Amino acid sequence: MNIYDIAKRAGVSIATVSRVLNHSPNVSQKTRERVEAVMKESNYTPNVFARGLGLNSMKMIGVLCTDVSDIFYAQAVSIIENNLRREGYHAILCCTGSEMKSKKKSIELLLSKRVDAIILVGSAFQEQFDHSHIEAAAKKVPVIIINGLIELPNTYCILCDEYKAVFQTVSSMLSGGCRKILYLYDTQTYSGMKKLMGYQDACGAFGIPYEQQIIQKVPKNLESVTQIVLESRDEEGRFPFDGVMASEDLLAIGALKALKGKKIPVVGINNSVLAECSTPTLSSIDNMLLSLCTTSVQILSQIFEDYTVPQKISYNAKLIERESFHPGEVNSPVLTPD
Amino acid sequence: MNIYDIAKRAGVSIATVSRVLNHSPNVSQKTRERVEAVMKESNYTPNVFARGLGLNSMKMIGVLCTDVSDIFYAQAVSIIENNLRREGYHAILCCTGSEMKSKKKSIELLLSKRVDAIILVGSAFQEQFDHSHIEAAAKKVPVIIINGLIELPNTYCILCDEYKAVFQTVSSMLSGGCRKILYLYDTQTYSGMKKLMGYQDACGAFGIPYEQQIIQKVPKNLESVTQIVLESRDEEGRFPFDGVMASEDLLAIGALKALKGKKIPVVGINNSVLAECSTPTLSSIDNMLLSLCTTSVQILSQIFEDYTVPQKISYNAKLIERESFHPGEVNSPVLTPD
DNA sequence: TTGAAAGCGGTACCAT
DNA sequence: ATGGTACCGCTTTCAA
Repeated sequence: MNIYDIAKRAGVSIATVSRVLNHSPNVSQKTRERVEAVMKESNYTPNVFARGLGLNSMKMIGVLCTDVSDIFYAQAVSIIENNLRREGYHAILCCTGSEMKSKKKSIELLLSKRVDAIILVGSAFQEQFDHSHIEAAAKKVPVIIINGLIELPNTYCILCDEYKAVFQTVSSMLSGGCRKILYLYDTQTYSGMKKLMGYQDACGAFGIPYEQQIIQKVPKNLESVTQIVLESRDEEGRFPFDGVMASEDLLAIGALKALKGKKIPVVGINNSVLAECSTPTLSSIDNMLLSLCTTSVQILSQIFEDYTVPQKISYNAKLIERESFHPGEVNSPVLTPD
Repeated sequence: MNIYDIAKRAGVSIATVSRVLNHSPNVSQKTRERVEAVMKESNYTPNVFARGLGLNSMKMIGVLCTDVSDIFYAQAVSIIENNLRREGYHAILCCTGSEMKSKKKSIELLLSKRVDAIILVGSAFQEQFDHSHIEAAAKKVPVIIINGLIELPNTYCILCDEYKAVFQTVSSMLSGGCRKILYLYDTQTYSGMKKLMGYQDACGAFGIPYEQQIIQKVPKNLESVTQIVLESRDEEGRFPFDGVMASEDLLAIGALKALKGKKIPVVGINNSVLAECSTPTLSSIDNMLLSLCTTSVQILSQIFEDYTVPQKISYNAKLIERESFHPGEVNSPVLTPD
């Protein structure tokens, strides 16, 4: 069943059918109704491939993330997909993993599928040196980067100022009496480095010498984190820190588990469900994923409509207070053994 | 840059270029190399729309779930996407929400995009009565249903026997001494009903009368669950149950929070990260998502290769023991006030 | 308002 | 092994 069949049955030309299909105003009411009736009774669906061939678009957007099973990315993808569909686009999802080769290949495959744009979710797509693949992609379609900063033509970055958020949070921990704050992180992405800098600069601002900045890289795995934190205790079972800032909720919860209810402030980042699930509940920095993702899609539609859009948009994060840390509360500077 | 340009530059016909593109053996080594060289230097990418038009396929699979921000579905989608891509397919993701209308529309849209197959993730796609949309879809492309059972031609169901798992788990709670087990659930999907039946039948098998089966529907929201469970206490602060089975980890954690360390066995379902994050850690029924999803994609490729495949495949679930419940341990039949 | 016809860029069958 | 050519089904321009 194609446009020719419909034309024949309705007694018009294919051009007219096409006009009806595309809601062209240049069709008489009568003709339109007749054609539409035929289409309905024939159960006709236009062939998107043929249409795509003519228009060079199938209204599909490539959405990449390293791993949707990560609840943070899942949340992002969810929001993006919903917004895209509202705008009449479909999302092709690609979970690339963190290997450069795989990321490159996914982008190439997506481009070969002639997607209308590419959205990169997460700063994991910000490589240390080589952005040639992104540059190449941006030559063909607009590239949106969520939480990464790559300044290239036809590339648009939507970010959250996590540096500032961490800086402020660590600062308020320090002004609450903390002196040795453990910083836990897992990956060295762009976003990861920004957060770490926030921690370091806050420590610096409060005159905490570098030797007292306890920076610990850990695997993204609850038990490992707990283990590592437990092992950091001295012979008398004392933890060498009096506060914990973690680059992501899971790590913070690992620390909470090691602390077993001990009153040491702990803060995570992402404000995920995990934060609510832990006991005590975890205070966490909300990095405004909803805003970031919603904006991304907005920017995209504006690009498609040929508006001029900013190449970089930044949001502020905000701390969501839960049981594990209340800014303003003064913490005991004295550590008790376990 | 199209196949004609390449043909011209390489001094061959488009037929030959097409053959090179499709790795046809009927091309001389020399010609092949020449054409490939031209393609490379021209930076040529075949147009998938044209190809799709001819082959009526763009190697894309529609993957539907009600909500990827749900970590369970996110996990599923992640596994499916990875396996699909390995097979040379791309996944178009559609988060439909739970409204029938939206589900139907999503399926229609996907079909209009001429996907090669549809994968429905989760029994939320199993409606009470009307499966006409799925039937219609199955007339065009194979439909795979994960964790739902809809017996229709060209429809393939991959499920996990959650009934049995719940039956066994509740049974072992009962034989451990529990007498009044609270059952928490949120949605009445197919899978949801199966789980509930597992609970009821186990109670029945142990001679627990219906009046002592405490079945509570709750919103899928941590605080609400905790609140509701807390409110179930009598004037003396005693909980009216001595065990908790929940249809999903989040609900179980809500209960754990209400119990505040009280020694009452609690079990969830899904075996998600949440189960590890809670304190105490949550024993949970693993519903073999990895197997289900991997199998789905396998089945799909077999269908594409014209193999005969089973229409229904069922896996056993298994209980993952953590702190909140150890089968075999005898629980105190005496309840203490809070 | 309508129709005819030329693309769009491939695939695949039939000759040679 | 290679070329010619008829599709695939739609959009769009040009004429009428």
